[in-house]
Amino acid sequence: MMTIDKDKVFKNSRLTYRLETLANNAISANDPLFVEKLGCNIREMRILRLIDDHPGIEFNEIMRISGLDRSLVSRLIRSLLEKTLILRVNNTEDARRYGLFTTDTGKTCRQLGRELSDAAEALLLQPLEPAEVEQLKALLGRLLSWVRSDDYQTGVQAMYGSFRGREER
Amino acid sequence: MMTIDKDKVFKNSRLTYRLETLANNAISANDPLFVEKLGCNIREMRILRLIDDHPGIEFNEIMRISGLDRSLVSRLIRSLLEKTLILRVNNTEDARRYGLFTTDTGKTCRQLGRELSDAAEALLLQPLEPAEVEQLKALLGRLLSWVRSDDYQTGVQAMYGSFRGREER
DNA sequence: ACAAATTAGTTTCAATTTGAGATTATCTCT
DNA sequence: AGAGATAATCTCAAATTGAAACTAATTTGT
Repeated sequence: MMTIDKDKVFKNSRLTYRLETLANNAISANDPLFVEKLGCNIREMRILRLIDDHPGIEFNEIMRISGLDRSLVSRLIRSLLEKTLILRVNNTEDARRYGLFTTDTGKTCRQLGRELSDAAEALLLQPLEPAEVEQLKALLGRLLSWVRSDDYQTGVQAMYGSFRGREER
Repeated sequence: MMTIDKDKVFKNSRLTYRLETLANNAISANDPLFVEKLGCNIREMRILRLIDDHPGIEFNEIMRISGLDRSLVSRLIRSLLEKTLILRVNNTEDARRYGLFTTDTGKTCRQLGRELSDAAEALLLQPLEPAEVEQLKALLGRLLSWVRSDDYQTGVQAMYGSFRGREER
């Protein structure tokens, strides 16, 4: 019966794999905590935070910034409205639009969420030195803006072109 | 009409968020490429790689190392078998078990996958210096083994206990 | 002025993904 | 042989998804 060293396998792994695994682990540890303590999941909290930081923000801005799908954003907003964490104020100039604001309950929830996130992040980053945390954040930030850039997309397209499949289809 | 700077919002964001977004972006760029060029998705490729690196590996080991759910691993293996990328050899001592090996097609596929991954990773990491790439890999590696450790789980449990929710339920 | 086209946001629906638990098959122990 | 444990598969119901249809309001073109 062979026993393979998990860490060793991991050491040879791809960066995307590392990122994904780490993200999944961290999130699956935290999300239930948010749901239990605050009644909303991490994604709802992110939208709430966005609204709290940008009072009056509109649907399309939330969509643009969060990068989430239209239907999804719509559902998340509805959910937050149903929980009375946010408030909707129709735009007087264009009745299709509306601005969003956090209610008092929403502000409290957001504040609790912040404390929870702080605790969760502190725990996650416990093994790193402060300087290393900064390094990590900076590196991830650079990669993210690269990945979101047009040049990256062009690169991906070029890759598509340059590979020949296992067999012609 | 307000216009919010996406990058600025991102700079204030949580680490888990950065990780998740980056992972999602990188994966959604690469996965279709794998499917189109090799006929299997990234997760199937990971299992294939595991099998190719550890000929004769058994189901439960794949489950343990990949960290994936039982049903999911079962499905992935079936899928790889159907594509004749792997081969199943029943264990002579225990008929419930079996070992897995890559077929020639599987080896070719894995090799192509490797080239594809290399290209994809090179593109992803283009904005970083080699030394920075190493730093990033090391930092992620340390975090991952922390997140998978019992101590981390204990920490999460402690967090659960120490927070009071918005209201009693 | 008014029909056509566009835009904002919501809702529906069908396809996919998921994982818990039932199931099958085998093995071990007494 | 029977009871219970174990390995892997399969089933099914619930959740998630995003494309497309839809509603409502606005703008454009004639």
